[in-house]
Amino acid sequence: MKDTTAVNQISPLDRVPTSSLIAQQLREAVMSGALAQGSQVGEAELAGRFGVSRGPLREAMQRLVQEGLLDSIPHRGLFVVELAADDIRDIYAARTAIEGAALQAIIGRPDAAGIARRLDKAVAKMHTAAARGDGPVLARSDLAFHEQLVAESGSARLQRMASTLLVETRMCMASLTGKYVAPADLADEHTKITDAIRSGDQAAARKVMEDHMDDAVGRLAGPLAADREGSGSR
Amino acid sequence: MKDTTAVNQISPLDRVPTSSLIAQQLREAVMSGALAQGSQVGEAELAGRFGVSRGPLREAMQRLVQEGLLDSIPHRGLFVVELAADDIRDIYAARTAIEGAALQAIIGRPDAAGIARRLDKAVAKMHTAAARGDGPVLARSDLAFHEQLVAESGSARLQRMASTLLVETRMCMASLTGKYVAPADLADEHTKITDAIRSGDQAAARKVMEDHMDDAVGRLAGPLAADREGSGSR
DNA sequence: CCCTCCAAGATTGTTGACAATCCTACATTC
DNA sequence: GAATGTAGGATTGTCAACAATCTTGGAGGG
Repeated sequence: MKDTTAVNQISPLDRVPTSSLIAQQLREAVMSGALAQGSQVGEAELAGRFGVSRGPLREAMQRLVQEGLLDSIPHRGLFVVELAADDIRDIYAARTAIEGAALQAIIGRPDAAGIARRLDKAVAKMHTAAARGDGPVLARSDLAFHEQLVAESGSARLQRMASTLLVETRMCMASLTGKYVAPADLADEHTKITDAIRSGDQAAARKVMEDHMDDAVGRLAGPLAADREGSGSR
Repeated sequence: MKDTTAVNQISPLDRVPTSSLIAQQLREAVMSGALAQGSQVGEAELAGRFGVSRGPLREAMQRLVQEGLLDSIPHRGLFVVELAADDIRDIYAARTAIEGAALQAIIGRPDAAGIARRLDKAVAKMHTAAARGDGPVLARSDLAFHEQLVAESGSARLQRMASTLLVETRMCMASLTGKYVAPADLADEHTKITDAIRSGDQAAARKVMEDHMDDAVGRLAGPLAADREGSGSR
């Protein structure tokens, strides 16, 4: 039950620094494809759009560089990373490691059943989106599920790492708009994961996660390779 | 065989931006304990020591914030993170995920035997350090082994994540100088890992890694909890 | 004695200007 | 005509000054 008395709702108010706000917006721009892969991210223009000077903007960009979302070439500028087929495989290898570990941690918890139930709600959202034939929302709910999965593990570090990997995942999807469509049974695939939590079988759960990721790689790597081949990336 | 003719050694020269250089030095300062956990990292003073203005320094610091090595409190400053016993467990849970995945990737390689041999060399360095009773070098070789292990996996993303986790690992050890001593059989423990690569047994390898990490947590978490209790941080 | 208020000093946040580097396009030379 | 050299414009890298915020110390009042 929540405490609703005003005085006890006081929490260490988190004023977010400007550079964090900018970094978050940049992250979303990269994620959605608003900033195309391989394109240069001009400082002056972006600073103007955000209504700040180049200082805070550069600080924000350095954070994305550290995440591996931007590439820095000295005295030339920052560029959105280009994700090739090898990167897709790498991203999913890393995701398998992170999310597999999160899954195992959850299974080890006494309240694993409750976590599975909360994750089921996320799956339900995927179902409704799939029923409406709403591709974008389906893709977003997909990532939301995985984000919540890692969050439920309670590991701040796994969460931070997963966050970046999910941005890259969405980047790939965005770059394949039109070519990539989420499969109809995507939601059911996720039920296998929540079922694995309920089963409590660590080895089986790991296998489920590996298969889930392998499927996704298969869906993405093929179209991406074909896409990159057709048009030089600029 | 390498090509040693001068003209063919030409490679896209990588001039490193100032902020990267500063970030690397800061990382080492945090890692070695030169910047104590919980201590504030003053901009003006550091900028003076580096001989640069606050601009590039702030950019470098933002990168460490993104890595989770520094904590940002708006309008107050940046502080070196404080690692509690829970963090140790989290760090090693994440390391188990990352390095376990790297281990599995290596086992899947056709040249796994060659990789095992290269890693044996790293273990040999640990042996000589242990024989000399050189604790600091032994600890550094330990981390070098794990860094190389992940590097051999060939995954840029696992490597990036492991890099940060290893810095945090060394931070813990540095904060326990005097209380923490590397055990005599530490080198042999690592031979188990290279043996696991040669065995080719994925499940067994994972188990070896999990045990290895569990041991390390046991060695660190206890002393750290006792240490933090004795003297209030900061 | 304790609490509140206020001012001084110090630190962080932001900005605009200056210096260095790079790319493009045109002129020059062989 | 191809290669080399050279301004011009644009972009990034760096800096020092200004504004905003926080902390610290002491004065004043209850």
